[in-house]
Amino acid sequence: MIKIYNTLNQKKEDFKPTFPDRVSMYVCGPTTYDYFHVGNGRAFLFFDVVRRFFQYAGYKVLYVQNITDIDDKIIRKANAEKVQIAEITKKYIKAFKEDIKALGIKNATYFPKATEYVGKMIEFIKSLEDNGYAYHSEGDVFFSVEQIHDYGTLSRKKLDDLVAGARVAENTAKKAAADFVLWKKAKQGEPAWDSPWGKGRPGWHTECVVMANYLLSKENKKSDSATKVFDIHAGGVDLVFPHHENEIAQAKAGYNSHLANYWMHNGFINIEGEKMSKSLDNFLTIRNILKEYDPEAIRYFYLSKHYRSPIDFNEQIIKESTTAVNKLTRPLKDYLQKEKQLPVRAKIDPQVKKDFDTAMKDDFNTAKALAVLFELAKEINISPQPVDDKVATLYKLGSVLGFFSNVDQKESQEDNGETTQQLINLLIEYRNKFKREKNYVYADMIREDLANLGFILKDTKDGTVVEKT
RNA sequence: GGCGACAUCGCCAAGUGGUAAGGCAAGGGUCUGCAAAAUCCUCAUUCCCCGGUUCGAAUCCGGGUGUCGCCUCCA
Repeated sequence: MIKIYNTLNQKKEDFKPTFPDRVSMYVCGPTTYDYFHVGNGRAFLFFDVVRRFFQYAGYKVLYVQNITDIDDKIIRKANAEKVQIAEITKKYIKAFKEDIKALGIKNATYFPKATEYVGKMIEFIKSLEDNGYAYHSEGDVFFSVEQIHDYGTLSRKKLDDLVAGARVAENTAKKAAADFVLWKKAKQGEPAWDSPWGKGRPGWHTECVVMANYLLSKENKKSDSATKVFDIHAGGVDLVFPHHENEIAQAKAGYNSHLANYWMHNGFINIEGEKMSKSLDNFLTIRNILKEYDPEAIRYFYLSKHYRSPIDFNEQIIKESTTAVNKLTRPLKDYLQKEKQLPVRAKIDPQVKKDFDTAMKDDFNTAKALAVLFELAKEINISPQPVDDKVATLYKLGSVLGFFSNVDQKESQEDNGETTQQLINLLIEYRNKFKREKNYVYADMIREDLANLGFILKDTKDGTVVEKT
């Protein structure tokens, strides 16, 4: 039984999907006004690992990740650059997809864009208004939080405290401080859609509710089943309040559903001990980090700590992660070097699988799961042979965590091309001849020149091997 | 002010009642012409402090100290 920490009840619960063989997940995606940063990356990557684990555990997974392509920040950026917002969003949606791919994150089943659902959002907001959950004021439409008697369950907030502690600037159009905007009146020069309340655009909290509901009913038709809730709704902790709280309020009002049965939230990432923020100018984008570090090192960094804990990102830790992940990959590369292909038909070691599964089933304890893999790697190193089963197990379980995407049959030597490989072998032969003659000047010259071309020669007990950088 | 989280080796980090996983770094070997890489071995009688419960506590309870997050757009 998989256990998941559910923010809704603040405890670990047994995971029971609505349908026995399927899991539906909705993960909050990017607002496309910039390259996404390490913090976003953690959420995107971690929940992808959750999805992979479900698939490995035998579930069919519906994975939805929204793309917010209309929003204040996007408008601001478009104005600053004097371009259409579509130009901004198009650019960063493309970048988003490139970057998740580079990180080894699989595509979602659906990537709904907010702008494609404005009509449905208007219908939804209208229905909220008709049923007394929302009110219209000077072109804006607000959700009346008081109408939801248990508002604040997710974030453990009491309405009274919210109002009392409100640091928000007084908005005179609102009836109550905690009310939130469903529809924003358009200002001069802003992109706008026609609506019953005049020109404007939807508020941020509405898109997920409407898109989740629509895509779920679409899936229901496909599979001839019916449910109003996703199994899992996920995102960063900062989304708990107000974003997810407000989504739940709307879903309760509009669909009589709490949107998802399990709410999962990942912890924050700090940079060198400080919160990432524009003012500190310490926003690190994944795109920039990838210029310098291996994507699997970043993956290791994310997965080396439990997802709900905060992590500190710094140069030292990412370098250590590079070494660590290399240690995990080494046995596979060595095996490939000798056998040319991974033992795909070998058996999975049942005890190791059990340990790995136990760790992952306990609220996705990836740090512990990694420890299981390290121990396995050591066993492979110590074992005189044969190690086929252990190598196959390492590969299989590591892949569940998203590792080893570059380690497969194609990665072995012949990938260089037959002729290239023959030429390199020839040079190795010459170098060995020079070595035997103790002509180290020439021997080292060959090694250095090949290294400059990206082929690292390593003298091992079994002879000289080549590795591409 | 309200709500919440966390404190385990030099660093990162598992462990929620049964006697301290794992990674990095470090030290010592192996291999090598030298490198590089790799690999093996060693590395916390102790878990922020003080009390308590218990046969038994890093784990539970009370108090203290410290760090951090949310309450505002934010993964």
